[in-house]
Amino acid sequence: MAPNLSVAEENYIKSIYHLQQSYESVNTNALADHLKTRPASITDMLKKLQSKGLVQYNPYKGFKLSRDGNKAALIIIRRHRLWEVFLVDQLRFSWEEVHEVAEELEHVRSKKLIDKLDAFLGHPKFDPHGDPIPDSNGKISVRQQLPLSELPLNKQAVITSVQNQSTELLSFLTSQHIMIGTRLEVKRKLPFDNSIEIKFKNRQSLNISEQVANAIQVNPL
Amino acid sequence: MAPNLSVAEENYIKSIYHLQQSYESVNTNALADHLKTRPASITDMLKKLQSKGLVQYNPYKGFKLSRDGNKAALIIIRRHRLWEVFLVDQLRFSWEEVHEVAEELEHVRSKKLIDKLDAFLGHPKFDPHGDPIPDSNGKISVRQQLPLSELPLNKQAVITSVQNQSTELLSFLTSQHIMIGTRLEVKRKLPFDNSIEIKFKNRQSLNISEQVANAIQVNPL
DNA sequence: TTTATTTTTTAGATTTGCCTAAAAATAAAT
DNA sequence: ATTTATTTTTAGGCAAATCTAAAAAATAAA
Repeated sequence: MAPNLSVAEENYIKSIYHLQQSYESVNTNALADHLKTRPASITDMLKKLQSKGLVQYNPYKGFKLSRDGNKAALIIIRRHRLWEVFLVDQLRFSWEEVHEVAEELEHVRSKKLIDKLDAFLGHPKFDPHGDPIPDSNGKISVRQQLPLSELPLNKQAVITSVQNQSTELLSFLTSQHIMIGTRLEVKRKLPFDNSIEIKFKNRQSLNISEQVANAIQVNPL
Repeated sequence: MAPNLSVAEENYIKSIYHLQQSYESVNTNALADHLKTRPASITDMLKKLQSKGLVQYNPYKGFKLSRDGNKAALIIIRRHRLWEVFLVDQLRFSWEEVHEVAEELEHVRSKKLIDKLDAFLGHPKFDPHGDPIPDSNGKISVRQQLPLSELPLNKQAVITSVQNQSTELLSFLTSQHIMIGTRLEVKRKLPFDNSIEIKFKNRQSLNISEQVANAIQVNPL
């Protein structure tokens, strides 16, 4: 029943899943962009995924994951995020280094391995970037969170995740001692560039661009 | 300088390495057999490995790993055996289950990952089957060992490794409480089938076939 | 509502790794 | 030393996943 997917197929499924978080239905160019490949390749692969029942594909219209496709995506994401926890918590990688290694580890297909890893790590609910880890049934804990850019002034909050996975952003944040669990509040919003001024306990305040404020997700206290 | 090898190339290199342990120079059919593929495929791939400078290949004569090929093989074997230690010591896999999972994990290419894993595991020198783990420079500890079939009568010895990787053999041994570190001596050799009778401390003795006795390596005390 | 632009798909090639069947080289047997 | 058998290589093809260039469809603009 669980079809054995190639690495390429897994990557397509995973990308479609991620794009669906923001767009509901995904189009060819966006996926080509995300996978750093060409639109023609997308069309080819989508026909295959369609025939395997993993996506609903309307030529020229767009596509979304089927129920099975969604299930498959959650398995891959579970693997990825559990490996990230392992790399950071056990092997002492820093959080900005783990993504590309986890990209490879996520394709090792052994349910037993992942379930044992999960137990070994103490069934973590969130990965080092604060993203939720699907359990072995594909259930994901949701957590009330909003982008830092939308946090009301002077409201205490905790950073719960960072959306953008680029090494540049993550090491900038690390250099500023900004990480998952950091407490902060917004002191000012500057309308001309939408940048914001944030303040940590016992630390001087810091100005952050709109883009960065959008990538940081917080949980108001 | 360190060429990026495909999974297929890595598997060829690794198989040639293993076959070279017993035969010095390897021939096409033996490798085809070992890799469960066809001789024609071997010829194809060997031309490629030759052109990458990883093997010395004499058409119709046989082939062996070059210095670079040997280096590459040791890296792959290091990965494989470290993952086996992780699976058994940390994730509590039994030693007969780990081989096929490690076959996949060994192809994750990140030097940093492996060196950190090595440190995390406490720089183990041997894997759960007793095989030596190359260090990050490719050095392997050697250990005086001989097949159980060649151990003299009534000489105490410790099991140091088990050569045959088949699940059947490994679970048979496990069921008889025979594992790395087990002490034993040979009580009788039966000439008509070359089976041997072995004796453990405080346990009744056991008869073992020639094939099994060949797969078990021991270190005489 | 035509025309222009953008998006998507088709057509045809390429690379990697494998295959079968046939030919060539080597080794073994008479 | 021939013939026979075995081993290895070549020749030609196939499937997966990619690509470029061109055609077709959908969308936006004039």
